[in-house]
Amino acid sequence: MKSNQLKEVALNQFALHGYQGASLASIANEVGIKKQSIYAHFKSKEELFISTFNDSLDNELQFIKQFMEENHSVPLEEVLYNFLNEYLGRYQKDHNMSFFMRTSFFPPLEFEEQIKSGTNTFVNELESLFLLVFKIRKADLKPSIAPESAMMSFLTIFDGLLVELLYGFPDRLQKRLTSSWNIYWQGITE
Amino acid sequence: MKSNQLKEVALNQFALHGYQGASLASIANEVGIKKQSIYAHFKSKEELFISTFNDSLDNELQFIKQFMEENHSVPLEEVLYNFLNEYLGRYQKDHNMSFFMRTSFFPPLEFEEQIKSGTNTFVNELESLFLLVFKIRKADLKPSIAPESAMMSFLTIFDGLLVELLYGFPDRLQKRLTSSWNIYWQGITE
DNA sequence: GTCTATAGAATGATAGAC
DNA sequence: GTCTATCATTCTATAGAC
Repeated sequence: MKSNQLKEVALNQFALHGYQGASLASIANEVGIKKQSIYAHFKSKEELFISTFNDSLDNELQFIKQFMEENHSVPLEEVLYNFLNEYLGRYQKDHNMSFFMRTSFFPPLEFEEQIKSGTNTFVNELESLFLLVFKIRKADLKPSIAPESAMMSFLTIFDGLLVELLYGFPDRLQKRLTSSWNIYWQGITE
Repeated sequence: MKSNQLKEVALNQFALHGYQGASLASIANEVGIKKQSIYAHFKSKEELFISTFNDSLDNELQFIKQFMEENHSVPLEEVLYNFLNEYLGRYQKDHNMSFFMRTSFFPPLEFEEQIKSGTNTFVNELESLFLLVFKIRKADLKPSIAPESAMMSFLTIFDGLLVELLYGFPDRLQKRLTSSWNIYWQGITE
């Protein structure tokens, strides 16, 4: 379907140039059609953008849910460390994370409410999934560490590594991952 | 000076709408002049943007350097916790952080090299200042925690809190700050 | 240093033929 | 569903009067 192809190309260009920076002409060009033909699939640039964002959100949600299913019975240390590694590893493969972060961090003001709502869906899902992870494995935590606290702290580190990912220095990212993980794990267990 | 006023307004609009999303007409309008008059101060939109970014970088550097001077002889726990609180508190006061983050995280591709270089100056300065903080107070750390590791982990949490700041939910930010700090401190000391 | 006038290109979008 | 033709608007930028 061509509308999927359009959304795929739009995702890339919005990720690279932002909403205002990406033009319909350029998107159409990459797909191999004229910009006017886009209107046979989407009634406006806004609709294309929102539709792309919704797909992107689904994509992110689908990843974390599938990850949780696959790591259902894995020890705490592995679940957490695998998550960081696998999530960060996705960044290179396609532009979905990049687009989602850009849009969530700095939404075009016209769509602020809609985007914030989508971002919240994602963050809430992340929080409740990891809260469950920590609750189930509560025995591994120090008695003084509440599951909610362990979850919040973990997701803060996760976000911090995303920022480092954007800066684009793999060596520094690796150091931050190793150090953060090491200290975090000592903080919640030993 | 009008050019400073222009940069101030440009900073705000670039922070809110991004480089492509902010127009010279809108900036000039907020200053109270015609868009053509901007060219008496800056030879292009690019120059206005770069000049604004350089000011913004100076501003961020100046803050961290001044903070370090003021917290020169403060105990480790206070230096770190104060830094998080004071830095995060700046976000509401003006748009400098917002502009700097937006530009550093997602630079317009035309200026990618220049922006990355500026961002690196900032990150390197942050890293070396905090490395010193930890080295001087090495006695407070567990023997197994290297100062560099403590610094990297701390800055990851810092970045993670910046992301939460962008999402704009103060309650959640507070929970993340408290949990992260608590676990981090246990990880490096107890 | 600010203005008017204007250029030239690009933008998102519509109408209608095929 | 894609095309050509076209529109109205906006954009950055320049020239020249005051």
